[in-house]
Amino acid sequence: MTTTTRWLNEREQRAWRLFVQACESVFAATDAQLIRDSGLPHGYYEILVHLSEAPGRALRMTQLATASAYSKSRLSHAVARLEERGWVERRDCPTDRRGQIAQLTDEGFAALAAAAPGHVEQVRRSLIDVLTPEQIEQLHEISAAIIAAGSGGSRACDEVHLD
Amino acid sequence: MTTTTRWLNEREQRAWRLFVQACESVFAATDAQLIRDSGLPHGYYEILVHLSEAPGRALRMTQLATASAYSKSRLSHAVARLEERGWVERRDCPTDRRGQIAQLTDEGFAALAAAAPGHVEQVRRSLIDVLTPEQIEQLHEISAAIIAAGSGGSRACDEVHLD
DNA sequence: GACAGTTTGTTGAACAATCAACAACTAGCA
DNA sequence: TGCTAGTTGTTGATTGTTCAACAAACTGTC
Repeated sequence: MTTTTRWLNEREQRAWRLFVQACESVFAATDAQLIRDSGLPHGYYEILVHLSEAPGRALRMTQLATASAYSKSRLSHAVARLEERGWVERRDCPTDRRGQIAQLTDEGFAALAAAAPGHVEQVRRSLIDVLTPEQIEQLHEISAAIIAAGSGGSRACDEVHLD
Repeated sequence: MTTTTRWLNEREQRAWRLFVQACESVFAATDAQLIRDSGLPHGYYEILVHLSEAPGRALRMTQLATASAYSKSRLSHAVARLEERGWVERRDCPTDRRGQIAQLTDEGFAALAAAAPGHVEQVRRSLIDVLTPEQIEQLHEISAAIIAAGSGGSRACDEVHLD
């Protein structure tokens, strides 16, 4: 069981810590702005965004869950909340009797439209306007590399034997 | 009141969405690894890390809250959970009768020591080993710029070790 | 000492996320 | 038809976070 852990060197550790801190900073700011200005938690905002971009402003639950990176359960609870507020409505799916279709209401669209400008401004303040165009390009490629690694290598843990 | 919103152009929007997705990917993977391997939510891991590095493996609640970027309430609930698991103990502060001191137990230290190598490995898989040394340097500077921009209106920074 | 103001930490309620279990339905196949 | 397997979406329980309210203790001033 004498496993040699490849600890992070100083440069790596600093990058990791700063990255974590930067993410916290950005998301704390954007979440706070959304809640403050429109009572929308960030995840709910994304749900409304995806609905607003769908044809007919409606999506089946599973599609919406995939688009928003939500579990079915989480989405079900979330849509229940949004329905209580009158921003989303559930309908039966005509082609599959198991299916439910989430439809953005006019009120929901209005809430989204009201929230969007402030959200974009906050994203600018927290991230975009803080970086040079070159850095934005770098961040784009770094993010793509991270995502590519995450989608393929998530099960690698099981194959790692430490000895 | 009708100021024209500076919407994101296509390049900026792609960078923002990819960044969000990359962060979700990294933190979902590291959180999942911690919970799977040691039952530790990420925030709790950080609490134990800070305690482990404090003199006597003990800190007053307020200091611990500051170090972990936790609110007092959140920390109070969290320490209550950790106490139930036997990883932390509360003591009265000898110099201030309002005070409570959170002390890491031997079991808590053992749990932390068991969790650390897997955590580091996951950070490598999700982030460090995915990027070139040059990209790590870029990410470092990007993160620093983000933090510098955000620190104007946000809270004090924390120190993270044992990553 | 008395007293106003602040700090410390806890509590309970409300909200959010996760997980396992479940019913309802569809699809494939004999 | 009848059977098995997989999909869809919901529910309830558990855990974690936030918020407002609170009691206890400290500080500084008179």
